[in-house]
Amino acid sequence: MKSTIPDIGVPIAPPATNGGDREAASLHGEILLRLRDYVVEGNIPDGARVPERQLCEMFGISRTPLREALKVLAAEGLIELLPNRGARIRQLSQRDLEELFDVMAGLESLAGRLACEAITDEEIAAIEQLHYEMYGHYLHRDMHGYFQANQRIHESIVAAARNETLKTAYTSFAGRIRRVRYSANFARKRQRWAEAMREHEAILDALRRRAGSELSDILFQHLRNKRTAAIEHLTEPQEDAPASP
Amino acid sequence: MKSTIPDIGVPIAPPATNGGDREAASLHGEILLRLRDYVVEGNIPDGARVPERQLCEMFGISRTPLREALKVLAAEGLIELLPNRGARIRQLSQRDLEELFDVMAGLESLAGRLACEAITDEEIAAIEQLHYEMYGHYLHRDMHGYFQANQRIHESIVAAARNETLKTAYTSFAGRIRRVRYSANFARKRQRWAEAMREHEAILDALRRRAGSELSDILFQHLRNKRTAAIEHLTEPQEDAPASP
DNA sequence: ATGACAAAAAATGAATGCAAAATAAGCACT
DNA sequence: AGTGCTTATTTTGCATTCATTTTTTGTCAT
Repeated sequence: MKSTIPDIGVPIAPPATNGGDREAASLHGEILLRLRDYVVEGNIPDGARVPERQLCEMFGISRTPLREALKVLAAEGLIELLPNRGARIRQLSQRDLEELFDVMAGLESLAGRLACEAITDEEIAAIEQLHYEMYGHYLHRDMHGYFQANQRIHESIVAAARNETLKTAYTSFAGRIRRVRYSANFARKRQRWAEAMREHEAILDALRRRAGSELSDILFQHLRNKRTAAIEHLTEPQEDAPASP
Repeated sequence: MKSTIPDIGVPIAPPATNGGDREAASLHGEILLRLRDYVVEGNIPDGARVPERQLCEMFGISRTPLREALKVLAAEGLIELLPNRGARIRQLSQRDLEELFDVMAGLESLAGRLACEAITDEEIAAIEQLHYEMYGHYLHRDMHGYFQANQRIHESIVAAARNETLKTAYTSFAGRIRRVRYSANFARKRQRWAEAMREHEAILDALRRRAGSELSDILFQHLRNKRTAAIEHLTEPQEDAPASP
């Protein structure tokens, strides 16, 4: 019986650029970074089988370091390792996505709370800057610009929490849902978009007042609403966002 | 130059009991489970070097599956892999601990919020049961019993959140601080102990009312206070808890 | 004795080899 | 032609081997 799950094409990884060589002293370390990026960026279709042999040829290495990297990616939840049957890109069920969104919401909520304890006026000013930039994109119905500014605001809050452990976890979970995250934002209906802007006003306000507990609540609810939009988007066909106001 | 960091003794892992054989189809999988447990349980001193050769002999396997397990444990933050210099039990700085406690606080805070959405009356009743049990241990100054009941209450809340992703993350982070967690509880001064009991009253109350946002706040603050106690314990010598009332 | 240097021993990182399992191919049969 | 079985090929899991790097040990000089 032929599996309906597609296999990947031939060259999956960029040659050997090693973009900004981050922390790759060892071979398995570099492979880990490259393979993780490639998977997170969604270059391999969901559920696709990723045979060791093929990957080895792609990266030009032997199976040992590759297998080590695969084990780590599996532990991170990006791929699945079926006994004696190789690696597959992990396919997230709707429930998985709901859970991931909620955990992300919890982490950002925590980040907001912690940020209020440590954030500087300068950092708040920078976030205000991003906020108004984002508002501009909103007015111009520039989804891409809006999305990027939005992303940077949330990252700034996480950074202001001054907690590397939190940041690492946040990044890891974000990687898992990265594919849908983008489309989730695009899926926003105008109504929801306006709502999101209002929520961001409240976020900024609470942050200015360093109201940790309040900000925590607002952020959770904000992410919760995002989750709802994303799930709806994946379930039913969504209304297209207009290209211009 | 001889390192001051101690090496581990000889036999580190239980023969091959495979307690309740959880998910070990493959050899590296079983090694991963056994080694993780052993490390989490604190059987190897902090910062101790864990040479591959020795571990291989202990488990009676070759280096390949062991190295795969080590990579995963390193990704989980339990050990460190120094390039060309082997594996060590990761030594947590005070800052690391603070960060970990805060992340745990965030996760439990999230768990409380989610639990309020889904928890059944029966589950609440079970937690009440544990609560009174814990109160009994408190009255009898039974630290060990108190600690266990306390642990189970927090686990019950996480379970009631109905989020496997959250639960997995929670368990993983809990593993990292497990050594200190125990002594942190023992380190409680009587004043703090009474305070913790009052906080637990509030937790139960909010849970009964399904007041998610409120419970989220209380849980965060509760864990924050725990963190303070734990850090103090590690910094300065602590007052001993009396053995009997 | 103490310190520096050099050689030996051991440990790590990665590649290769081999047995078992899974997948695919071939073939008879209805 | 389609289905069920047998055989061949591929793939995976683990052990073993090889090349470097690190660590230890031993020797000599100060």
